[in-house]
Order: sequence, then structure tokens, then C-alpha cells
Amino acid sequence: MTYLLKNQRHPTAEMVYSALHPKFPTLSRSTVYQALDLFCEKGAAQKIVMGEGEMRFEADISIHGHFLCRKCSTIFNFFYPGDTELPAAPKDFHVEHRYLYYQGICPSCAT
Amino acid sequence: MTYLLKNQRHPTAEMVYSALHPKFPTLSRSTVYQALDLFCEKGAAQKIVMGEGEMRFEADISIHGHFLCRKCSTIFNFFYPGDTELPAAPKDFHVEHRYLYYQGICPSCAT
DNA sequence: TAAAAAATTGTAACCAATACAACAATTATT
DNA sequence: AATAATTGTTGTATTGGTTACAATTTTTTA
Repeated sequence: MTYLLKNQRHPTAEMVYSALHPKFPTLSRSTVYQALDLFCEKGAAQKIVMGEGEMRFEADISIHGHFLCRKCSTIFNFFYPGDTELPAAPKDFHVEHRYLYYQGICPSCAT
Repeated sequence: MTYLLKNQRHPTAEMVYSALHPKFPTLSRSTVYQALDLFCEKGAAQKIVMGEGEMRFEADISIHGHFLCRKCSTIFNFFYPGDTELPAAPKDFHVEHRYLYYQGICPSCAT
């Protein structure tokens, strides 16, 4: 069932449910929530919180940042060499996860 | 009323309400929510969303990142020279706001 | 095949946030 | 100063995403 996460880009739990429901009519929202949480715990996916609105999930767990278009609300991934590119946290802070998120206007909304 | 935002560091709306309520017994949650939103619109404060949990607000609008301790849930600010330090978004993306957020263990929880 | 364990379902509850109508306070207008 | 108009505040009801949980189904194990 994990394949759907890979098809959509940054779906909400509801989007996953809607997409899966036609194929598995008995599927319940509970299962979706629980499965998504499980994937995140196991490291197969990640939760991303973009400003307002619902939680989003994505199966791409490589290092990348997110760009949220203020107009169309689309989320784009953008890649950068690695976490060494990012500012260091103060000494004695043990960083486990880095999260980079931009907001603005995407190319197609700019015209 | 804005001075409370400056006293606490990254309060939730509820924290602002609780702190203000003793002094202004008639104060309502609605007013707090609305005032905080107003401050953010006017650029006097900013909303920050840290993983799970409620929205947080802060009055420091200088350029800095946030570090959330996984154990004690404290939010620390850390400063870096400027947004030029951060990876560039792809060409033709017009970035309006950059947001950097780390997660891990803070020095006092590390011991 | 039966018993045990694990997964799924659906409903109810939760809780932060918003909407909104009633009310109070402040400012503007003669 | 008095009235009207505007602005701000309050409290309650509602929303909407998420979680809790008991009941049921499915899968695994012996």
C-alpha cells in the first residue's frame, strides 16, 4: 500500500485516503493515519508541516528543502548538496534533523 | 499589550492568554488570537510551526533559526549571518520567506 | 482447526483555531 | 456635548484534522 505515497508528491492524509478508497472500498481513515505514522516512525516517509493547514507526507526522505507557493499552495522540492550547506547550530546542541522551508511564488504563478 | 510577547519566548496563544488573564480578567481568547494574527500581519511578530503541536509566536523578527529539543520541548533561537548562508531556491522561484528549523537534543538534556 | 496475535474499522472524543453575532468602547461628525 | 459611525472585544458555537478506543476482522502460529 505504500506505493501510493510514492505516486503523489506531498499528499495530506485525506488525499491518500481519497486516492486509495476507490481501490480498497473498505479502507478507513484510521488505517491511513496509522499507516502514515508508522511509515514516518520507521523512517520510510516524513511528515512535513507547511505553515497553516494539514500535515503532509512524502516518501522522498533524501535531503532537500521545501518551497510552498503562496498562490497555488503547491509544494516543490528543491535539492542542495547536503546539510553542511546549512548554518551550524550552536555548540553542544545535538542536531538530529534539519528542516528547510521557503515560501514565495512559484514560476508558473509568477506570470 | 504587545509587551507580553516580548517577555515570553515562543508562547502559544494559550500561554499568552494564561499569562495575560490574571492582569486583564475580562480578556478573552478570541482577542488573543486576533491580536496575535494582527501582529503577524503587520510584521511585528511571526508565527512559527514546530512539528507537532500548536502554533507559536515570537516577537523577535530578526533572521534566525529555531531549534526544538525533542526531550524538553524548549525552542531555542540560533542566529546565522543571513539568508545568503542558505541554499538558493531553484531559478525562477521567488522566495519571500525562509524558514530554518532543527530538531534534536539541547545541551541541558544531553547530560 | 483452534487459539493467539496483529491489523483494520468506525465511531466518538479531542482540541486548537475560526466564525460570528452581540456588546462595549472609541473616534468622528454636526 | 450629543449622536452617529467605526472600531475593538467578548463568548459561544462550529469547524476540521487528528487521535483514542472498543469491536471486529484478518493473519499468524501452534
